[in-house]
Amino acid sequence: MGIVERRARQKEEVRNNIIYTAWDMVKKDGWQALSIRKIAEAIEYSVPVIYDHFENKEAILLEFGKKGFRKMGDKLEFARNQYTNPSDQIRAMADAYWEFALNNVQLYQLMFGIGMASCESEKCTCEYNRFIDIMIEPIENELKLNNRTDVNACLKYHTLWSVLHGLVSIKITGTSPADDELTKVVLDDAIAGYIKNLK
Amino acid sequence: MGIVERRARQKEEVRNNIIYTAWDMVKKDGWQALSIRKIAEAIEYSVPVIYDHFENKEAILLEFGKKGFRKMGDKLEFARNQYTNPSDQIRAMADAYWEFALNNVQLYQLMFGIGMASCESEKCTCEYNRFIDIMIEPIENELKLNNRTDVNACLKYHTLWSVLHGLVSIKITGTSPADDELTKVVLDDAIAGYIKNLK
DNA sequence: TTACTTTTGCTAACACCGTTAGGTTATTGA
DNA sequence: TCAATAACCTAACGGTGTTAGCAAAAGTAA
Repeated sequence: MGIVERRARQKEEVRNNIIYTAWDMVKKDGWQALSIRKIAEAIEYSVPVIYDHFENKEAILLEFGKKGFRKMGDKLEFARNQYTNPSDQIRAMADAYWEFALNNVQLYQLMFGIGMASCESEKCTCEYNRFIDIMIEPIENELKLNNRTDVNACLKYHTLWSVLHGLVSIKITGTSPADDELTKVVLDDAIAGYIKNLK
Repeated sequence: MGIVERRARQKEEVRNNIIYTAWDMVKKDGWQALSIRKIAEAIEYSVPVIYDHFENKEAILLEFGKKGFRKMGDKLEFARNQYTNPSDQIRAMADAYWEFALNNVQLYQLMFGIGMASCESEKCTCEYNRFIDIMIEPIENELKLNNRTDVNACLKYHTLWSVLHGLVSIKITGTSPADDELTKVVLDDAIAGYIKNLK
C-alpha cells in the first residue's frame, strides 16, 4: 500500500516548502532576517513543525551553505573544462569564482561566514584611511626603486591586502583544515611572490 | 564651578565602564555573546542608561572596530619602521598583519565582519573537498609543465584561494571604497602574478 | 529656605527571537 | 471498534534590543 509513500511524499513537500521559503527570505533580506517563526507563518504551519524537519535554525542555514558549495563547484568545473592549458584553466576558475561570489552574495556569506554588522561601509573611514597610508608607502617606494612607473600603487596595495585578508579569514573562520604551520608557509610564499612581481 | 566638570567626569566613567565590561564579554565569549542587558547588570545600572551613552548595540561594537583599526595601524607602523628597504618593510608589515589578526581574533572579526555561524569547521567537509579537487588539478598540471617539482601544489592552491577569498570578502563586506572596475583589475593582476610565480 | 528646572535613573512594557514540554486530534492497523 | 501512532498545535520559557513615561535626586535662582 502506498500510504507510507504518500506520507513520506507529503513530509518531503513540507520540507521543501521550508527550504524554499527560507531561501526566499535569505535572498531578499539577507541571512540575518531568517526567522523560524516567519517561516512557519509563511508555510502556514505552527512553529514546532519546522523542528520535525530541521534540528535548529543553523541546520537550515547549513543547507544553503552546502547548496552553495555544490553550485560553486559546478561553476568552477565548467570554467576549467573550457580550456586544456593549465594556466588558462586557473585564470578561468579565478574568474568563475569571482563571478559566482558576486552573483550569489548571500550564498557566499553563508559558505564562509562573512558579513555580520561590523564596521561596514564608511563608519570606520578615518581609521581605515590611516591603515591604507601606512601600507601603501613602502609599496610606492619599492615601485620607484624598480622604476615601475607603469604600475599603480593603489592597485598593488589592494592585491597585498587581499592576500593577507584572505589568508587570515580562512584561518579565523576555520574553513580550511590547514594547520598553523602550513598557513604561515602559504603567507611567506604569497608575500615572496608578491614582492617578486613588484620588481 | 567644577560641578559640570565632575558630572562630565562621572558620565565618562560610566561610559568607560560600559566599554570595559563589553570588551570583557567580547574577549571571553565572542561578539555574539554581547548583550546590553548583561552589560547593564555588570555595571550595576539599569538598561536604559546604556542608551544614554550609545545609540544602540552596534555603536558599541563599532567602538571596538575603531579600536582595532587603531591598534593594527600602530603595529603595522612599528613593523615598517624597523626597516628602511621597502621590500623588507612589506614583508615586515605582512608578518605584523598576520600576528595582529591571530592575536586579536575578536577585534579582527569586528573590523571586517567575519565569523557568523556558517558552515564552519567540518560540517561542509564533503562539499568542500570537491571544491579543492577541482581547483588543485590545474595547479598540479601547471607545475608539472614547468618541472617545478620543488613546489607543493597544496600550498599553491591555498595561496590562490586566499587571494580570491580576500578580494571577494573585501568586496562583499564593503570594507574598501574601491569600485567594481578596480577590484576586477586587482583580481586580474593578482592572478597574473600568481601564474607567473608558478613558472 | 523655597520654588523651579534639569539631569539622572528606574520600572515596565513592546515586539521580537529560538526552542520545547505537553496535550489534542486525526489517521492507521489489528 | 479499539489501541497505537503520527501529525500538529497551544502555550510557555527564557532570552533579546529598544523605548515610553515616570520618580527622585541635584543643581539653580529667588
